[in-house]
Amino acid sequence: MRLKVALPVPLPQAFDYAPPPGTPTPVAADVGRRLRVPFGPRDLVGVVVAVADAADAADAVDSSALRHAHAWLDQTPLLQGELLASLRWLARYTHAPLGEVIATALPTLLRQGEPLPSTASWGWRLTELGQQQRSRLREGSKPRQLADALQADAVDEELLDVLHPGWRSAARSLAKRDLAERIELAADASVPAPQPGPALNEDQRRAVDAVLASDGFSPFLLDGVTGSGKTEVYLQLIADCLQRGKQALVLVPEIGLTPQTLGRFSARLGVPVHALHSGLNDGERARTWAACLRGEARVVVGTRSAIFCPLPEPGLIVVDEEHDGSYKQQDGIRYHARDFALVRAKALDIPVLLGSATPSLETLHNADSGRYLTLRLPQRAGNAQPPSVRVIDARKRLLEGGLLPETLQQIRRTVDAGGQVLVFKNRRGYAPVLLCHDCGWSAHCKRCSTEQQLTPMTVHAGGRRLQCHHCGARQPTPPACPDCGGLALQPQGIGTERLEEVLGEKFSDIPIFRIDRSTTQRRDALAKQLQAIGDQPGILIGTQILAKGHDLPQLTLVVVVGVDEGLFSADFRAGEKLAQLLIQVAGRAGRALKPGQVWLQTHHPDHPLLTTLINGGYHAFARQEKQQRELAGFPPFGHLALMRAEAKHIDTAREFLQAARHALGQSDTTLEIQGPLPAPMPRRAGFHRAQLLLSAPQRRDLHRRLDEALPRIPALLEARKVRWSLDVDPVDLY
DNA sequence: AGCACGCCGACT
DNA sequence: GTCGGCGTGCTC
Repeated sequence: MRLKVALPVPLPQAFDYAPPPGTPTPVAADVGRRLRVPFGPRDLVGVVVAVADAADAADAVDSSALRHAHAWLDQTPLLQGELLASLRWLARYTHAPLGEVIATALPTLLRQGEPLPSTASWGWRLTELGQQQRSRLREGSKPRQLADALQADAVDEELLDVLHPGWRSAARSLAKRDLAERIELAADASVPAPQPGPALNEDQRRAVDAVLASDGFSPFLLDGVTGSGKTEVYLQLIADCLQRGKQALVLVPEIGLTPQTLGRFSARLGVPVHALHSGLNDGERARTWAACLRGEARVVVGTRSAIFCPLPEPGLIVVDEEHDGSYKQQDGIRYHARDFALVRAKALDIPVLLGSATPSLETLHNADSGRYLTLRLPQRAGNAQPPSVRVIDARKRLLEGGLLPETLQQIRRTVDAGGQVLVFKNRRGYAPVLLCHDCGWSAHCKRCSTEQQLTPMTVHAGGRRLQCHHCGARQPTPPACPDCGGLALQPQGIGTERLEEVLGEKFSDIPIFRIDRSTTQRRDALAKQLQAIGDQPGILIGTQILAKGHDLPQLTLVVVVGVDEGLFSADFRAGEKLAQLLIQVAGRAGRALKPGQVWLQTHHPDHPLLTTLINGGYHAFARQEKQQRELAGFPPFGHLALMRAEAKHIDTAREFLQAARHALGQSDTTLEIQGPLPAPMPRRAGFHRAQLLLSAPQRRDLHRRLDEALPRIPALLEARKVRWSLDVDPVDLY
């Protein structure tokens, strides 16, 4: 018997090994265990995906070429049952090697061969000596405070972090005198009793009951307007899961996972809530993954990659804000966590709940066709009213910092009445363009521009620096125009930084907070900023990052400026994304008792997207958009795959794609092949880019043709000179 | 991918 | 004479 091992290399096949010397003959129960194996001149960590007889496989290498694995890394399988089966599905669907899919699914430390970490937590307790001498420590000192906290019982380190910030030096001082010691605590420490939640309204009750009544795999769309209390529905269902002894997994968008959210979940459910997000270090991630595998983590709340955690006692998967773009991974294995959640829920035979106020057209299509059951929350929770929306025509009007006089007046009225204002502008930086008024030159990124298409650099730092938002390049603003030597360089347009400057002058008596990627890079920075704002009157200036999640009860006015660029994008999904963004931003206004207003300032007040959205709401827009997609054969009615190629020279990329196109065969009614086309960003970070767009009315035709052609592509002479990738169901066609 | 091998140019 | 450039081929 030999081991079939998936390795983290871009090769489609599993590799055969003899078991490590001195270990027993492989058996089926070894599937899912990790091994360290020799691979050419190096050593790799792989996962056993099958155990086979040499005679089983025709393509197997003969026994003389078989090498021995070095060593087993696990006593029991790390990947087994449903998770391994679902990862196999994902490998087939993304047309990626199973070994690379597994490497993406495992936390870094486990991928590198570290042992599955202990999930016991560490705590501190007083020694006997410490109990005796506690009262002799100086009253009020840090060591005394810590000793007092430990008097009754050992306390978890994570809890100490929360209750006694800076406790570690006190602990060290106590430990040196043998007054306290560090001990391992049982994984399941005591937890506070669950808090009852607010009473559900009728719609929420109906939604909860529908999911509770479901049996086995049942997909639901929870279609609830912003502020309708979707989270309460999740919490009730998770509480039910816990009662039945099952695990619940909740996926949230990248910026939706705040300490407040976790605290609220934890307090309400009465169990520790395990978080999985980009702010964790490798050790924390591996620990949480291990806690899932051992069934100790009962509730897991995480971003995209949390969909890979093992669920030995599965009860429910929730995907909150299912339309959010951050669920799609944009490099490496390009998976969609929401779609994979459906696959896992089906394999696990459990309900899956997709929640959104602005469902993606894909999800609406599945709901309309009866594949998902729709649960509606049409009312805001409590007595909150939907915000009123006003469109302000900015054509031929004089703007101050991009704002109309009446908009400025309305901001003034709102803060004078004690309210908060959100000014939403989807442009970071000071100004989007730097223009020479003498000759027309504009600053552009050298590594992202071609002769045909210049990519402008954004003005930052109050005008002192230029930055490329595509490749990250930075440089100081030139003192004079590089083309004509003129001194008339002027920032054009408005970004959040400049808005902050302008509003700061107009409202010098009011606190102003700018919230975008540049001000929230550090962990918890967003939460801290929101805390600093509190309930005082003030102005928030922000980008997308403010569009979702956070409850700001005092926010009564949302001003939206500069959506006009988004109205005319070439991307077929641009309209959907803009509509979702506008609804989500508008939903920030008036979430508590005070009624909210949305002022939408635009140069295109008659644009059909805006009029439909304002008169009919998101669903009217979605109905129209769906009809257009159907006519064009775009998703969710057609199925796309995008083959991208980049190279130092554009001809290299095009020649490769031409060869790939040839390998894919003729374009016909079952599969249309377009390209090689220039990518919407034809050059990025010094590489020229082109792409091949495949579209098929039937998903199976798309996959069949890819299955036939892809094995031949690495062998193409042209493939060696390019970096290429395949994206099934691309979200962005960039 | 990542590593070794191999064949040509510019150095002490 | 040798160091090192990256094209080519292979990995159970």
